[in-house]
Amino acid sequence: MSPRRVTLADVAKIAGVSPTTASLVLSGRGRELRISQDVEQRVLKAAAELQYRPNIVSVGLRTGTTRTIGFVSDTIATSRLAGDMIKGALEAARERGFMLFIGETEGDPELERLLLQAMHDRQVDGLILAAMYTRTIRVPKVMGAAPAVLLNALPKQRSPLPSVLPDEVEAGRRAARVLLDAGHREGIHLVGAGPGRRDVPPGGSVAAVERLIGIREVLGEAGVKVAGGHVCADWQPEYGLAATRALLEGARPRALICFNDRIALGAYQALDDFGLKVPGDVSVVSFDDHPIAAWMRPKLTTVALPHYELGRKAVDVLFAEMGRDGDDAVQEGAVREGEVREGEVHRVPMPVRLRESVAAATP
Amino acid sequence: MSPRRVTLADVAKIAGVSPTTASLVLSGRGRELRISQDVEQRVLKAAAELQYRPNIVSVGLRTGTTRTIGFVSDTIATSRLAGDMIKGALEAARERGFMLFIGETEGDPELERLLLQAMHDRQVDGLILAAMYTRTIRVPKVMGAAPAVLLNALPKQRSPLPSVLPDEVEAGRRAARVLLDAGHREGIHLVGAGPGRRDVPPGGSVAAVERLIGIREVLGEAGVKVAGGHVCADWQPEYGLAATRALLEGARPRALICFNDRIALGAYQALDDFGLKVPGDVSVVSFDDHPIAAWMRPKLTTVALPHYELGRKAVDVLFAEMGRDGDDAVQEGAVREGEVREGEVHRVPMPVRLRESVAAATP
DNA sequence: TCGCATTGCTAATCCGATTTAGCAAACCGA
DNA sequence: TCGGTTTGCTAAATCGGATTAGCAATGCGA
Repeated sequence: MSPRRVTLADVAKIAGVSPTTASLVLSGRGRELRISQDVEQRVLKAAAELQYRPNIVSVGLRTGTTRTIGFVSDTIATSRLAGDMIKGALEAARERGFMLFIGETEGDPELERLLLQAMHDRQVDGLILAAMYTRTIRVPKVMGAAPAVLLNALPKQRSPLPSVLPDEVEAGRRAARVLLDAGHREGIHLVGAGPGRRDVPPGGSVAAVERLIGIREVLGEAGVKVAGGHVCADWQPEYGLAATRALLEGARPRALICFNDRIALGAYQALDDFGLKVPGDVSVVSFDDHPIAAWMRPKLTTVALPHYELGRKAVDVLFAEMGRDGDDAVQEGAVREGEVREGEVHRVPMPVRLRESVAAATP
Repeated sequence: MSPRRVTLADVAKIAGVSPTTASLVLSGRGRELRISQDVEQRVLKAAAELQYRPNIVSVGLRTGTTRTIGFVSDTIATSRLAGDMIKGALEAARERGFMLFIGETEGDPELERLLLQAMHDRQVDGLILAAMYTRTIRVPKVMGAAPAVLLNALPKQRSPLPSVLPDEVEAGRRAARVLLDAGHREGIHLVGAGPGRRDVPPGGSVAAVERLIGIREVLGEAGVKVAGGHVCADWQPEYGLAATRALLEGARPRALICFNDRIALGAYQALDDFGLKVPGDVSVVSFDDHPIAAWMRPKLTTVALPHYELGRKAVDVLFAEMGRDGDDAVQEGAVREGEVREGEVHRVPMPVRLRESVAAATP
């Protein structure tokens, strides 16, 4: 059926040279090893004629490099978030001639181990371990066999792995600035977390903690006092609805900072129930840029999770990591024996999507 | 840094046997080739102690099989549709110990060729070529080097490749039956396509044509006449809104069959504008089960695209295809010389998601 | 004309498994 | 006791390249 692959030996035979010579020419080392122009041309011509393509499996066996990266995430099907992350990683990898193995653990550590094993068995050159929602994860021991990067996750224990994360603190600052820029200084309520530094949902949500820090920092510096805050146990629309209802029974907010778009969806409904218009009566700013944000009426102004960029960045960092492999930790200098090097943390900016849910404050 | 991989040779040495024997035992062929119990146990024990894992790259070189399949789609980041498809494929593959290479062409034929090449270079055992929206595609020549399956796509030219598609005709029937079962026989309007068999949007949407066939078939058999139909050039909310508005200016529908959920979203808005309640005044049934469907109020009853199942099925079909490789087309009997075998078309059922947008007809 | 570089290419080995061919020892019947 | 089986294992080839070591031919100075 399929006509046997063209091999280097075929090219060599057609060109009338040894496989060694053909290999040398095709790997570009012909010049430095003084292969004559004539021979070089013959090999190149033969390779082109036969449409020769090196067998990466073979190269992988010999050189140990398969031009392949493993991408393991806890889940990829939930919303399109993961899709964008993978897309970013895919493109960045492809630009360097690398392919991606995709794996999904569904949060099962055993499955995770199996997947990492399977990838290791296939000699991946590097690994990306990704979480769909920013959180701390336990780094499996299997890692460390190859260069690796944590994506959207921080190591639970001290680990030398670098990580790539959205810049949530700065996102908090930006959300707050959106309101300040529109002139809001009174009646700003937080929905999802706050108002105090410690008022975050249980479960140690990285996003909650960091967004809150950024928000409080900017509002504090501007001398603006947060009018109120409501922690939501779960960041789902129904909780946003309930929290906003409760809020509206005791106050007349002028602006809401919702901690994510699903909460904002619930808040919209509560505002509607109370006959309040967005953004005329109440401005709303939120986080994530969940697909729903652009569907809502009025369209929601939100600080976007840069999934695509996160994926790209992870690959960039991974390549840097792969480059550093030969020159082992020794020359890292400051790192002492037995001390675990701390992985660098890379923050990817979260852009503001200005839409229709914020209006200028009426004095 | 990383302690060199454990190889078969290591296991053999520890067990005190030759690599050949170790290989025989570990591949399960020890029995038939009369390896003694004693030796078998020693090898097994050594392998377990060393945590030996065969290097798949090496096996790939020797046997030509890499336990890997390539999944190439036009885009994966748009909505979570693709995510589910990949998830299904991923799980089905993993169950057989296979991994997936993911690639994305963004509709660029050159990129597609490059990706298929790259996968071929890595000796994938099979390929899945997927489209995000059901359509006909031109099958690149590069295919055919390995067993392959079309997913959510039909070949533009005659091709021996099997394809896996959602059963849209039956979906059309089901949507119509949802309304019939609720007692609707009057005032049923179609939004997106229809009412005539030929009234479909330009671009040759497979879904439009087939859904319409199913709808017309069931309504026709029940002796129910379609009250009206509106083709939408693009199946987006704004088109659904416009079409439904136009409809409402001249008629009082009792039920709407929207050709997808985004159209239904627009229709909801138009109905609201005219002061009509869903489902009290007008029942709505739709297609796709886009994530938005569960967010809409009232929740939308829709016939779901079974992305996850499509992904799984594609892998199943691919494995069947891979199984048939040795026994070439010859014994297919009826296929004559030079005649291209037609690929089988597999239809995956589309389940109805009964939610809140359909009410019993009031006589 | 000899010795030594330099030029230009190739033979041989290796990566880590699978697979084919085959060998030594034990056994068996005549 | 000898030829032929059977038993139980191993040497060697193979997959398709990369890499190391080395070889023949030419050039050049002394």
